[in-house]
Amino acid sequence: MCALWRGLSPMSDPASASVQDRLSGLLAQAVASLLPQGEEPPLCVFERSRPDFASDYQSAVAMQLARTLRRPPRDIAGQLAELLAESAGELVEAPEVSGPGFLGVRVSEACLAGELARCLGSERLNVPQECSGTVVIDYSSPNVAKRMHIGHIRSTVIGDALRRMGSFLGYKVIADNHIGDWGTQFGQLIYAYRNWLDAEQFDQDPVGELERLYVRFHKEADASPELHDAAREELRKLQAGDPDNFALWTLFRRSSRDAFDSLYDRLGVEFDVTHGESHYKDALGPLVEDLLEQGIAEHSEGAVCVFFRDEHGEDTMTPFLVQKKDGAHLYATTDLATVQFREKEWSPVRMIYVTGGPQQLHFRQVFETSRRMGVTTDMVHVWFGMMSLPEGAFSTRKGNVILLDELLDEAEGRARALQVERLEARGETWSEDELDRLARTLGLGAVKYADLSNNPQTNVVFSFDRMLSFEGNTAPYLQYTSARTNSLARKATDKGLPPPDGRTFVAAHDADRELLLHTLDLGRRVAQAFDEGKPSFLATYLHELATKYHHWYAACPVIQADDEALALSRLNLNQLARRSLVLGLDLLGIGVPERM
RNA sequence: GGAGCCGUAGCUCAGUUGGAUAGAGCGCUGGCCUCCGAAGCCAGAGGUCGUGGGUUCGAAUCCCGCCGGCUUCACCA
Repeated sequence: MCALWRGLSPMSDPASASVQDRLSGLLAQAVASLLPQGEEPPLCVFERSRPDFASDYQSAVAMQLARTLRRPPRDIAGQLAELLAESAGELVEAPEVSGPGFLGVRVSEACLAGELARCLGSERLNVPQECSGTVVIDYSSPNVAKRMHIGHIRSTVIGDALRRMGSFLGYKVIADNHIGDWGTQFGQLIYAYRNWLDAEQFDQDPVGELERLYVRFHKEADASPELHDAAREELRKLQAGDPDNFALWTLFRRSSRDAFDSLYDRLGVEFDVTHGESHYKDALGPLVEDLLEQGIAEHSEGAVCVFFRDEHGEDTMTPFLVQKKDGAHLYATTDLATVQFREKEWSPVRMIYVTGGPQQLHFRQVFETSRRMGVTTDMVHVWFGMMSLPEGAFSTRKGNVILLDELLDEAEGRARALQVERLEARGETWSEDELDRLARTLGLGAVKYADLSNNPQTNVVFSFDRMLSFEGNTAPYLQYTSARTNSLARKATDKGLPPPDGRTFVAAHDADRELLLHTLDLGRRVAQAFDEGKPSFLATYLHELATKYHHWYAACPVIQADDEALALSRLNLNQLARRSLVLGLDLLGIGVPERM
């Protein structure tokens, strides 16, 4: 995998590399010249300095070299400063040494102007597109015949953001919705459908009715356990290819897919393929035989199992069951067959699974078993804590769920009410149509951002207020910021200022420099967010950007700027901030309104 | 009991190759709309980074012990 955020990649064309990467490269050359032949240099990078230091970028490399060179770090830093003054003279003002041996540089105004021009001149704001290879991302993966509730949102939203970031960085991404469309519950559903169907209900809301049948089955089976035998028989017939049962299964699957699709549509979430578990049903038997033949799995207590043992024969991990005593296959078997299929079909460089934390053991087992099967692909489990209600865990069977549609309705309702209130205060009126569109953008953004802005691997108790906040570090705050940039640009045009020229930059105020420098970091942060499987890194970046924008806005007059060059520079910065926000939010799957 | 994850401000959480004075949001105190949009900005209070050791020039970050919480431990997915 390429890790652009760690610095200059070997493929980079130095001319298109960021200042930060170019400076790091020059630093590496300087360091190499100080080291004796054959000595391995430490990683030489410049990082952003804290905002209250005079330098823009700093490096701690001199301190790391002190031991090998047996010299005081400040001496080394001083020498590096001289070398950099030579090699990087056009990029930076005189490098300086501070503290225990930090080497700091301040980027020259000419160089900053060049960076601004390169950024604004690039459709993709200079975010590198150097990654290649296929990445498979497995997310959302709801079960057929159940309505999607808020427990599904995290996987869906995080996975979709990873899909967007990955393809923007240049990967060929295959988003695979691994829906639960095969297994025990279908015997139960078929039995329940034949006995208790409310045809009218099914017509109106097929998935709701299927869910009701599923719940009823479990309630009835509690009283009459023999129902499980009847359901098993239906399942057996289905798996043996019985045409009637197969037709019912197809019906359940189709109606669920339709319901999922309309919800994904509402969410703005996409997939490239939806190979459910059923896609692998014929591969399971041969797979188990394969595992046995290769000695990866063995018979144990009538079942087939993969063991993980150390050299003393002690278990290092819980055994992994791939076939039950009765010959039936499991989630584990399907997941291994899925890995095999994806390898053969797509030869990916990485497979990413986005699921809840309780499945950590399962995926460690899947990954380890896959490795024994010869799979060398990088496999990553991106996990998150589970959501629950104040009264306990969600349970479809008990009926205590909050549906995703309800959450979105509530979000849009709140956004709309807030907007109406604000419009009244401003004495404006909007068309119903525009209000609706805004409510959708803000409501959906708030919901998504709540799950993207932090990565709590601890569990969360759901509350509407928690999830639908519109103040502080939220999507509406970022959307508001973007609307504000539009407003400023409109106002400038109205006042007869020239449009941004895409190249003028005047470092009149620290806030001018700070805003520009921050936007230059977008590419690195996107790459890092994708690589670590943490969209929250990008969300944090965007929140910093919005905060810096507001700070700049308060400190730096644009329309009333002292001269035309400065006004132009600030209109450029305004545009850069807007485009960065819009792009970053889009990579998270969040849209922006023109005004709000 | 084994394994995994977590413990940071009153609350919810950021903090990733170990770097200077640990950050944000909510809440709290005070200020800012005749001035480019107050879903905003500025200032302030609030911290033994669970705890004890270790490694290091330097530790919230790495290693070990302990305390507390969550998850999981073969025939569900």
